[in-house]
Amino acid sequence: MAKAVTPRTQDYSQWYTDIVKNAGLADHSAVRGCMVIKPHGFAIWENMRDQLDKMFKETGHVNAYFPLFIPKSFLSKEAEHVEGFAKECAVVTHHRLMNDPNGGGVVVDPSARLEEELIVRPTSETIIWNTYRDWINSYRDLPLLINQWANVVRWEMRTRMFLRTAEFLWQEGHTAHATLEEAKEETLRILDLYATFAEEYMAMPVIKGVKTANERFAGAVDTYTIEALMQDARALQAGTSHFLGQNFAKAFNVTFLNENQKSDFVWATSWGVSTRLMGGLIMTHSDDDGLIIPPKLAPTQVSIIPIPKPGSPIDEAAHKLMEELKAEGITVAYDRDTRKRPGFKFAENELKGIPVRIGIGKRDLEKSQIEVARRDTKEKSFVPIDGAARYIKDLLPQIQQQLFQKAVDFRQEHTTSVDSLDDFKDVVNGKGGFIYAHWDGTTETEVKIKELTKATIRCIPMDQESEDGSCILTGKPSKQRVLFAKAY
RNA sequence: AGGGAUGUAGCUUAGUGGCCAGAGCACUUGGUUUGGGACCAAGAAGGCGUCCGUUCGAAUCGGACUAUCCCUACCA
Repeated sequence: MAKAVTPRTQDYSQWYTDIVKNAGLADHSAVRGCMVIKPHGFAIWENMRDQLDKMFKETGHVNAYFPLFIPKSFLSKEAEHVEGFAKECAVVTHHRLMNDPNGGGVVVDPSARLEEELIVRPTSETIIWNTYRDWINSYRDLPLLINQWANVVRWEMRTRMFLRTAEFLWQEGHTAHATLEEAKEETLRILDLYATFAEEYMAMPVIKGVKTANERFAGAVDTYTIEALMQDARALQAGTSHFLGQNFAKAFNVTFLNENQKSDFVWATSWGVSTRLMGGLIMTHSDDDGLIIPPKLAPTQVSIIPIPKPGSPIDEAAHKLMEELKAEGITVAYDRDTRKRPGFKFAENELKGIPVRIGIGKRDLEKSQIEVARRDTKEKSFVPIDGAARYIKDLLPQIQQQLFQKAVDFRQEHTTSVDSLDDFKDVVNGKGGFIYAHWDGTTETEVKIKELTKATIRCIPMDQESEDGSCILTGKPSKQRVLFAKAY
C-alpha cells in the first residue's frame, strides 16, 4: 500500500492515473478500453447515483429499464443519430459458440448467425422511442418522464479511466411531451438539476450553456451542457440535456391525440450524466497526496484512528464518539487494525480521500481531547472530546463549502476575456482555462479556430450578458461572447 | 483510425544473444515495535504481453497481433 502519487505539475495524466489506482477507485480490465470499478470507487458512484435518483424522483421522474440490444434497423431510423454513432458501435452477429472442429477452444457457430444484427446500445433513444409508440396514444399519456440507470458501449479509440471508457455507467432520461414549450422546460429543468448536483454535491462549479450546431448531440435540435474546469485548466463536459424536438417521434411515428382531437407528433428530451462525473470529481479536488472527496459524497466521512493502537480506554472513547457521530447522521469508521501503524493509516486515509480523520491517543484522553485533521487543507486541531461530534457536524459542511470555493477561485483565475486571435492563442498556449471571446456564429469559423488553436467552443453560456463585438477570427459582428477551452 | 513510445512477480523496475532472470515495495511466517507510510530474520511468487520466425542458443534480433501512455481524431 505504500505508494506515491506522481506530482500534478510533473505529469498531470500520470497523476490522474495514480490517484485512480492508489485510491482504489478503478483499474484497467482485461478488455480493451474497459475498466473495473473497485469498491471504493463504486461506493462514491453509488452516492452520486442515489442523490441524482432522488432529485429525478422529486421532479416527477420514474425509473424503468430497456434492453441492452438494439436491432440494427432501429438505429438507422433517425438519419443524424445513426451517423453520429455508427462509427463506435459494438455489433452482435451470432448467438452461439461451438467446439472448434480443428481442435483447441471454441469458435463462433456459423449456423447461429442472427438474421438481424444487434447493436449494443451506445444510447437508448431508438429502442425507447420504438417502445413509446405503443405507450403513447393520448395527451392524457403525457408527459412521460422516464429515466434509466444503465451501461452503454461506445467503441472509442482512445480511452481513459472514467473520462472515456468503452463501456460506461450512466443514467439516461427520455421524456415525451405534448408541446414544444413543455419539452424545452424539461430540458432546462434537468440542466439546472445537473448544475445543482455538480455544485452542491460534487463541489464542482459548472457553466451552463447551449452547444453550437457543430457540437450538438446526433439527432437533437438543441444540446445544453454543463462545463467544468479541471486543475490542468482543461474543460470537461460534465453532463448534457437535449431538446430533441419531434425528430425521434417522427422517426418512430409516435403520435398522440391532443385535446382538440387532432393528431400530432410528441415532443422529446433526453439527458444524461455518466461515470465521467467521477473523473470530474477526481480532477477538480485531488492533490499530490491522493483523492479528496467532498463530504456529501464520501462513503466514509470520518475515520477514527487509535494511536498508537486500539485497546481500552481508547476503544471506549472511540465507540462513544462513533455513536455520537452516527446520531448526527455522519458515516464513520474506526480502524482497529493492529497490523498497520498510525502513520500508515494516515497516508492511506489521505490517498482514499476521507474528508476528516480523528486521532485518539492516550495523551489525548488525558486531556479529554481528540485530534481532528482535515483532508482538504491538512490542518490539524485538538478538540475537546465532549461536543466533538457537534464540531465535526459543523466542520463537514465547511469543508464542502471550501472545496467548492477553492474550485470557483481556480476557475476565476483561469478565465480570461480576449478580443483578438493573438491574445486568444497566447492564453490557450499559456495558462489555458476558459476563454470568453466573440465568434461570428458560423461552423466554419469554429472549425478554423479549433484547427489553429485546438480550443473548442464549449458552449454559448446562458448566464451571459449580450455585448456587441467582433469575431476574433473574421471580424464579423457578434452579439455575445462564447466560452472556449481545450477540452477532454 | 494515423503518428510516436512502452509492455519483465500484485506494483516499481535491473538485465541489448550464452551458467537454472536479479532487486525494492507489497505478500507469508516468527520476533521486536507502534503520536506521520517501522525493523530484523526466514520464506513464497515471475520465465520476461501473445503468436510466428532467425539462431547451436532469444527477455534481448525480425515480423504480426494485442494492451497501455502521449500527440491528432471522436465523444458522456
